[in-house]
This record gives sequence, structure tokens and C-alpha cells, in this order.
Amino acid sequence: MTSRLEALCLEKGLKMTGQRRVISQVLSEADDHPDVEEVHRRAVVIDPRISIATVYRTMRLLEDAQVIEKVDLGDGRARYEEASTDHHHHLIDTRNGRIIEFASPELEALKERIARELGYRIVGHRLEIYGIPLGADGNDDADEPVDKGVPV
Amino acid sequence: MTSRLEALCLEKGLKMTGQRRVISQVLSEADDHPDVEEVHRRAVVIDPRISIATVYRTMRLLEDAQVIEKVDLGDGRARYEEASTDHHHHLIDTRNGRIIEFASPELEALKERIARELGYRIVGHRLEIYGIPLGADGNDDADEPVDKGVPV
DNA sequence: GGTATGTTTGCGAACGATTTGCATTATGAT
DNA sequence: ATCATAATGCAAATCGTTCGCAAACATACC
Repeated sequence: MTSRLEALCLEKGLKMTGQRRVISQVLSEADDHPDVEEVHRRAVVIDPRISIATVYRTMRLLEDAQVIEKVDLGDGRARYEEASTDHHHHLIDTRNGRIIEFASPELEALKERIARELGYRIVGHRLEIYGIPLGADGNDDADEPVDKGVPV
Repeated sequence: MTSRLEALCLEKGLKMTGQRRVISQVLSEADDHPDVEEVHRRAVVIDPRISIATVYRTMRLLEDAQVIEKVDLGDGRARYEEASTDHHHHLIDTRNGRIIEFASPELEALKERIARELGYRIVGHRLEIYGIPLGADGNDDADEPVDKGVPV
């Protein structure tokens, strides 16, 4: 069956190979922010003959085609999420790495104003908040799944 | 003579070696956001027998001692600035990489509110805005110095 | 359904930024 | 000055990522 991202790729006229189909499927099914290794790990389960180099290449392809977006969460490797039109940002739970997405129209407005006051037009921006749950004081490694996200 | 950062290091009880003194001086005199190679380049001018490994080690030492702060501007290498108590952020001029620092109390408040609404207490955060000057449409490589910064 | 042509893949080597092991040298306390 | 300890330089190692190249596709054409 055709995954959501695969359909998108076809629309954009990308040549669909077996490995690209698998990677598209993996990304369609992901509701977190996997890095390349993680995508590879999941892809190999479906078809073991996919090399990490191909995953790297495909991620770049999909990024260029604006099917996915790279998010830099400051942990040294590139993470990805499906491309979306809405601006959203990430709150990272420092206890366990879980990532919560959020959007804020006020934030968008404020950021526009700041840029304008500095004499600039925004072409991109990025905000990350690192935090721990209210009430949590220590470093409890909660047993909940990591990076479930919240609809934005 | 003793540089500002060197004094800070002494206060913190760090062992001051020749190379640490030189690196402290370089960082004290910097008003931009140099990466490790750039710090090394400047340090070697003062004392040619400083290795890049020492610069890496010293940067980490100073970061751990909270004398300097690492800033990740998304360009793949670590950049540094003197530690400061005020929260500020960076607007990066995408035409030439110049970095403008800014602070915004409203932003701080908003970000606190967002975190609270999500049930989190902030332990850190980071905002970068990428932009081009108002009026500038193309890619003019202005002849002004890069990354002069603006007092926050 | 074959077949030519241009792509894509897998592999391992190369990469750039950063860290590390280890023998040598310097520091700060005595 | 002495000495234990910590810092340095060097080169090798590491990590995430890219690249060259020959072999394996995908697609347009017959």
C-alpha cells in the first residue's frame, strides 16, 4: 500500500525506488523525531538491504523536496519530522528527551516585531525550550514513551 | 596584564597555565562569536605553541566553569561568547553571517507562559532568528564587519 | 517483454568537528 | 628546589555525514 509520504513524493515527481518507498513508509508511520540512524533501524526491519548511505541520501532528497523538515535540537545529529505549513517549536523534556511540539501565534507576532525593530525581515527562525515537568524536581526517568508530541 | 576572563578564571580557582592565559585574553578581546578554530588562530598569534586540542579542552573547561557559553548557531560548529546573566538571543543575517544580539523581556515572559501551559518549568531555551535587512532583496555581501553585535 | 540510458544503490573510504590516549612538560603546593 | 598532580602536544580515534565508484535499478522506447 502507498504511504502518505510516498504519495507526496510521487506528486513531486520523485523516482520511487524500493528503498525510497520503505523510508517513506517509515517516516509516514513515525510520530516522533527520528534521526537518520533511527530511520535506518526501522527501515531495515522492513527491508534489510537498505544502507545507511541511502537513508542519508533519501532524507536529503525528501528535505529538498520539502516532504520532510530537518530539526536541529542541539544534540549533534539531524532529526526529522514531516513538513508542515504551520510554524511550531519544540519543548524538550530534559529528563527523558521527550519532545513536545507547540505553536504560538503571539510568539510569531513578537518575533516578527523584534526582527522589524532590528531592521530585518525574517527568513527563518527556531525556538527550543528545555524544561522539566512542573512539580518534578529530581531526575525521574518517567516510564512514558519518549517524544509522543502533541498536536500543534 | 591580566585579562577579564583570566581574572574570572582565577576567582573560580582554575589553574592558570600559559595557554589558558592566552586563550582567556583572546576571548576577552573578542566581541564576536568565534569558533574553536578561530580562537586557536588568534591564540597562535600571541603564542605559537598552543595546540588546537588545548583550545578545545580549555573551551570546555571555561564553559563548565561558566566563564563562557557555547552558542549553537546551526552551522555545525560550536561558537562561544562570554557568559552573561541576561538572556539574549541571536538574529543571524543570512547574507553574511553577521550576528546581532537582542533581548526581549516580552519574549521571556511569553516563553515562561508557554512552558507553564504545557506543564513545564523552563531550564533553558534558545531562539534564533534568521533574516535579511529590510529593503535588501538580493544577496548583497555588505562590506561591513561580520558579527559586530549590539549591546543587549 | 526486451533493451538502452540515466539514476540510484551499497560499499568503503573520506570528511570535518571534536575527543582521547599517552608520553612529556609545566604548575602550584611544600 | 622538589614533587605530585594536572595540563599539553601529538597523532590516532570517534561521530555524524558525505562521496567516489562499480554494480543494480527504473523508466522511456522498441
